[in-house]
Amino acid sequence: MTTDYIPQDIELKWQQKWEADGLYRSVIDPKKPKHYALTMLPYPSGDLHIGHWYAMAPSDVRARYMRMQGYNVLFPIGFDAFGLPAENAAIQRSIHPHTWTMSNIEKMRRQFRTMGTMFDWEREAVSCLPGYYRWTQWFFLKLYDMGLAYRKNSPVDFCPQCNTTLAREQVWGDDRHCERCNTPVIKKELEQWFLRTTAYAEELLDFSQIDWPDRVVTMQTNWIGRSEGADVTFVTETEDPIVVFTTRPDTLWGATFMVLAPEHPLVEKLTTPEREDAVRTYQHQAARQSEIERMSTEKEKTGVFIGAHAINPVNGAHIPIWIADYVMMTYGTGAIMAVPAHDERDFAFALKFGLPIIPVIDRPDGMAKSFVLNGTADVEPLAQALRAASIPFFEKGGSLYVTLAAEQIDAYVELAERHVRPGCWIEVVGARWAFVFDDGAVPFDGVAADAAILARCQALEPSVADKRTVMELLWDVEFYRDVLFHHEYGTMINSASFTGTPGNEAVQKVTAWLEERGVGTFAINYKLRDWLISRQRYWGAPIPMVYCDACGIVPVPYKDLPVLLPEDAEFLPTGESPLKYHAGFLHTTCPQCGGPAKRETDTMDTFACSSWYHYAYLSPYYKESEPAHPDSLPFDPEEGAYWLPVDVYTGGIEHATMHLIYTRFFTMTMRDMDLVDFDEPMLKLRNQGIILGEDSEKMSKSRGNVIAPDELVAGYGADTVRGYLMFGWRWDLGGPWDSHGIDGVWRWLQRVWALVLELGEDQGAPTAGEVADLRRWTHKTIGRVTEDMEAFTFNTIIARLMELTNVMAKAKQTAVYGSAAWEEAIETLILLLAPCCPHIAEEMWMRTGHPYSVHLQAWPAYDAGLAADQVITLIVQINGKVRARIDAPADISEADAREAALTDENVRRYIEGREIRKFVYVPGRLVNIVV
RNA sequence: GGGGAAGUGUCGGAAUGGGCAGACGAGCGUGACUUAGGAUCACGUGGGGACACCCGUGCGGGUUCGAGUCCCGCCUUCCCCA
Repeated sequence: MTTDYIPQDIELKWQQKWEADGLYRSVIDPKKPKHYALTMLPYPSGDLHIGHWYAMAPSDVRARYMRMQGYNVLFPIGFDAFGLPAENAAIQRSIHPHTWTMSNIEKMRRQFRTMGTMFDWEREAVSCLPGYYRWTQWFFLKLYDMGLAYRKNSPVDFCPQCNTTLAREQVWGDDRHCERCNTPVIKKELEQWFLRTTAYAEELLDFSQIDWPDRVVTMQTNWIGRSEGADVTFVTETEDPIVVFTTRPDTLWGATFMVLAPEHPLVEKLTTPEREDAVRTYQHQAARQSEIERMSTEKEKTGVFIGAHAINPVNGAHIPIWIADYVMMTYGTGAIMAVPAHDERDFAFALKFGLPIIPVIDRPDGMAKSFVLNGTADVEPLAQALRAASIPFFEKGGSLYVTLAAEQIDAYVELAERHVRPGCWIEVVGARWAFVFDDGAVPFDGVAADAAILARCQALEPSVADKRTVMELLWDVEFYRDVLFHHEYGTMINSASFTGTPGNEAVQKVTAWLEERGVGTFAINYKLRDWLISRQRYWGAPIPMVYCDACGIVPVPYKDLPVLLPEDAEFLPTGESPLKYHAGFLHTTCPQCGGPAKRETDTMDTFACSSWYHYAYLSPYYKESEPAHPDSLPFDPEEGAYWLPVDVYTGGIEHATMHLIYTRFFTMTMRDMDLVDFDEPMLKLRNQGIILGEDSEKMSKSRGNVIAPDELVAGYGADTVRGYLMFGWRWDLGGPWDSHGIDGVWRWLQRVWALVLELGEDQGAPTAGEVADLRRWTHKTIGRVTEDMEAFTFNTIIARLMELTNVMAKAKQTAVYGSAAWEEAIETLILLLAPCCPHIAEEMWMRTGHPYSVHLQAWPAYDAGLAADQVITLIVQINGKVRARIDAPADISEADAREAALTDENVRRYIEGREIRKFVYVPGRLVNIVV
């Protein structure tokens, strides 16, 4: 008589035994190959949610699998324990962030243990403890010594009501108001600390050493945003140089104005007195917006002229300087040359503000258009001439709409000259820019022509009197709109001696010429910015810097680390950092001169802590009681030499850019500090998706669609929850929770339990065929599950095991039950199940008389010979449609297959009286007869 | 607007070095057992039908003996960036 499967009776028991036995302690063993499996460390919010399980349970399965494959596996866990929520709890509920965080961690440790993961808890690292963050500070000092940490002015979101800086998530709504008091947020310049990530931009673009998802590689590549071009120096009429970065130096002759970011430092100096009010107002308004809003192409363009002019270095043209919010101080140099004919945003801006738009790059498609307004030409004869010349056009309301291919343009201009009526004109636009008047064609080729043509048109036609530029006049003709602007590369036009330079050489030639003349240089620009790590908060690692009136900025000596967070901080309801008002913390002595000095009160971004946590796990709180020095090691070198780098890293795709760039940056700097001898922190990366609520919405307390793992574990046991999280979705995609779906896994484990442990009936000796069938299934399953483990396709692992269970349930009714093949199948099933559902596997392993522990066993060996089919179903297709299925030996020859197919009754019906044109034979699969 | 991913039964999803579409599970249906446990077991379950047949993997083309899978063009959804 067998007991029922009651997970509550076995799970805790085994968890305690495994822990007592130190089954998952990871100890260096030079005889075994190592495998460092890492899952992204959680933030200690205080409650383990199903997303943590979804991230960690399959990762644990994979780590356990690698262990059974003979690897010495390290699978550690810790907590990313600094951050804003703890500080908010302190303000709102008067709990110290440390107390709040540590009690959350304690609760989550208990929850984690119910998952049955193989975490090595002795390597746990908590980033908010001094033994941890002193090394975070140590890294900061090293980076400072290397010139990779520096201070500069940078804007922060600031609430004027609360008089405090705000984190990004504290700014709410489209109107960007303070989450606490609803006051509109403003930008404020503040001296802040940066890490020079851009110094590694080029190396960060190299992914050749790592196996990461294409998605992440693409996102990082776009994030870094490398572009080649030129830095070009414009000089103002007051002789101030303004450097602009452009990817299109070939369009320089079309630069008809210049735009500075509203916060550009030169704006104040250059603005003329009569423009000052307008500029101030505009700057204030721009400061209130987010960058995303500012860069939106949908948004109506805004900007103001500052009254000054710059000189275009290629043609000496004096061009007006504007400020506009679509130019960002943080991209390039904070100033652009505007080429409205070939940049979409510049085009919209110029059109709105009546600035000249001069085409300087030919259209690569050679297309031109001409609209002959009713009355401006002798329409009938012109139409006839066009037909004679095979020029396509259509007529509507007495007007002609002509579309020209490149080679037709010259002929058309001649026709237009001949047919234009006195006092009228006809335009040609696109691949040719010309106005055909009654006395001949005038090319539209520059700012002077723009003014001249416009004046002449206005003299002839009063209705265009309000137009400020030729392009504005042309924009009124809907028919023209698709040819007025383009941003392709093409032959240069209207560009003095460069006119005629082909598009594929233009950028390079112009850049060389600029360099020769000393007005520009080849330049590479990155969208990637240096990492702003200053946070005006308490609950983070203090930046170990001191400000001395005499010595300036002085780093805290290594031996004095850590700079401890004071425990008796006072948390103000304004959210202001308590460090700024903590006299004991703030006032110190200068490490250099011993005089009075002030400490830096900014703390570090938590991404700094999480950039090196996988090194901290090797030897948590390393040498905590010894003073540090510049040549210290932040982790045990013996552990590092054995375990590093991380072999498999798993976590959410949301960290594709920030965290995963920062941690690569850290490792590259650590290599340059001679701390490690490799370039990349994590060799293989795999991402899991997100589990949504049953309503297909993101889980949230306010929606009431949260699935609590604790309740599921209490009801079904951890093994069922783990199994369902593997089985329910493609791991990389995730999807909505299904409260019925989990029952399928639950029932399956019940069936497995009964299959393995309940006695069957002895049916005597099995036939060789029965034995071979069962062994084939056993080995097929080993092969497939192994492949799926390697590929991180956890859903099919469970599906394959269910399939084997179904086969075995039938086999149990036959004479194969009790045979050696049966015992092999049972043993294999338990072993394959062990990484997925560790508790039930251990219990069944024990009850079937095996020695403790199933988790110390080797992964079952796959025998391809046993897995191979002896008999196959040969598919017979006629003209690609399945017409028969014939049982045949797996190694059937083409001749035999042909014979078998052609003698099949159903096949004969189809080929009778028809000629066989082709016979396709795919060995072991199918034949296709073409008739 | 740019980049990426994905569109397969009622649902989650299988099957891509082209070769039996729908594995495995959920749900539903029928039956058995009889019991309260979220039962269990057996069988069925893409659509249509003149039941030895036809149609079916977002839509429209193409390549091929053969396309869910490859190519071209579109549509929709999601994610990231703007």
